[in-house]
Amino acid sequence: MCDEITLKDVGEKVRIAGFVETIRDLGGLVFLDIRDMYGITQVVTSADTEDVDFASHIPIESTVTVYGTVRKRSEDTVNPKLKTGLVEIFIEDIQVLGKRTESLPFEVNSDQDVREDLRLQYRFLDLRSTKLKNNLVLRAKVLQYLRSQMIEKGFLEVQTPILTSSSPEGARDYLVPSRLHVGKFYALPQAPQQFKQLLMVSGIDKYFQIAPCFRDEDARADRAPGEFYQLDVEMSYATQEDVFQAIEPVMYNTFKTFSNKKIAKYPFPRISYEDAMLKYGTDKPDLRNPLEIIDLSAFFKKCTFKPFIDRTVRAIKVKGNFSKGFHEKLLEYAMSIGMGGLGYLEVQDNLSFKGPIDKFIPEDLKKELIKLAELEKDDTIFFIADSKKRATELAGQIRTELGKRLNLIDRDVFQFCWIIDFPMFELDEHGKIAFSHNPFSMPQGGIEALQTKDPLDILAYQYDIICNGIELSSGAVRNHNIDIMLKAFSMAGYTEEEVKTKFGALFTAFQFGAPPHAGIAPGIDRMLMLLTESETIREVIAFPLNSKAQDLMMGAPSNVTRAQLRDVHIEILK
RNA sequence: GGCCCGGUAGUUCAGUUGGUUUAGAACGCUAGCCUGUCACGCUAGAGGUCGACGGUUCGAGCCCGUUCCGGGUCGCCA
Repeated sequence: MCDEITLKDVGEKVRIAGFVETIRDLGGLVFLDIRDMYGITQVVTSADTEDVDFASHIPIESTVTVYGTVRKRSEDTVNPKLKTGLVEIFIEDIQVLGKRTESLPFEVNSDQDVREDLRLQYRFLDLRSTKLKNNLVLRAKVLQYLRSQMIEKGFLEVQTPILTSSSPEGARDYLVPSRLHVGKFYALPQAPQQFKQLLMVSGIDKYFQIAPCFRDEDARADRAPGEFYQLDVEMSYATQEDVFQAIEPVMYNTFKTFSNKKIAKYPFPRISYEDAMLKYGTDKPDLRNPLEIIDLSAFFKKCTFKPFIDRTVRAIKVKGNFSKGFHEKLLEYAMSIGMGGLGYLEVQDNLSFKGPIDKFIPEDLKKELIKLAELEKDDTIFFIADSKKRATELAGQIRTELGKRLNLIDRDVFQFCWIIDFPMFELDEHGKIAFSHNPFSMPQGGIEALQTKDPLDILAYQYDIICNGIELSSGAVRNHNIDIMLKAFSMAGYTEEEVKTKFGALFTAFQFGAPPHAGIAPGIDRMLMLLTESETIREVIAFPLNSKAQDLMMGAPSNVTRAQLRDVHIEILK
């Protein structure tokens, strides 16, 4: 193998095989770098004209095998960048095993950025690069490590079906037509959610699976289209705290083992959904960004600035004053996300203000503002005013943008946190009560809460784990009690009949003595994305679909024959 | 589906308020020279429907319209 040859092999006859990475033809002799899975070894021809001519005309990226003698390099020719840089192989025989006959669509293993769709079309070439190959190696190691940790903790790996039934909640399903049953369809699982809950009813107690999940939704930089993998976990008789105790060390150990970055806080801080929305304007905050949002709605009720009165006003305090250009750029960004403007104040020497909305704040209230926002000399404070929902979200975006522009993000750290106490219900676009997340979560306070509280005030035992602003997982204590389930569903407008038909298996199973249970399902691709500092999730997947859910290399999705369609009773219209 | 950015050589990009017969650079490719390179070097060469269609103009890579394709983002999505 190309990384194994060392000084101890000097004088030995060896045979290696690999890809030709580069050829350096010096006229009288030729150097070739041979690359395989494990490393690079330099081989060198004799001065024989025939050898030189043959070697210098091998198309790079062809596969070759080389037989020859290992030689020690002289002092002045060692290459400290190569693991095998102290030696080289003197070629006695070189054969081309697989000649490259097509021209390369891009340079393999080069630092140059290449259009991603081209790279995906020739993924087999792209995977030859050190970076992607290392990502695959790391992925294999992480998978093995996760598995061994779960087994050590007493979890049992169970494989659940890929061909299953369509589930009406959540994402769009990938459907598979049935041949034996006319007009019926299987669906690929969006997650093994119902199966893992059924396993709890089966008494499996502690389940895990490196589970493939399929969703027919649009891609994002951190969201693989089509399919992705989760470390799917479920535990019987477990509380929210038990799940945290089980999973937190797994995440910590994995990130500790496979990265040199610091992990900011352990155990991971816990932030309620409400706090997160207020302080960070999102339920997946990047805590590497030190900025926090404060609410000044009450204060601005007392001021004369029309656009702020009777609105939700959020503010972000930043150290330092900034140039006009900076404010203009930031305003440009604010407009681009749909804001009408971006007010700010700069704190002056004598703790007076300078800035576009200074004149709207009565003198006698300025002291109060300074106290409220804990302002000091040279601070700048930005204001975001809108409806509560919009102000919250916009403030979150401004916070992120400020963090980016002011370079406040520490890149050498993983900042984990739990987001807890998600609301059980929210209002949908028609103003109706709807489940805000997973309908199978247990409401905090149980049936009593459902019966007595304002639905919008009811919290769920629903939690997310976030790292550097990326949602790694959500999970929940499940609702295993039929009465509570029916009540919750009825509040969201479902009849008992609908629950029975849509979630029949679970509904039935829960009538046979279900243990209380809870679980979580961290996304493995996202973990790897963080560990490898990849720009997109596609960098850590061997053969990812592109953002339109196509495989340009294999040509998927593709047409199928009429006969195949007839088998599954499908006719393509139009 | 909405919004933003982009499409010029095999690849990555530059291209001035619209103006010089022949649209440039780097890397890659081809040929030649070179015995210690490792981002080898040097010389020469090939390589372009400037995404497509239409318009404005004496003149369009550049301006306008339409459309196709790609990326990001919101919608959507644990």
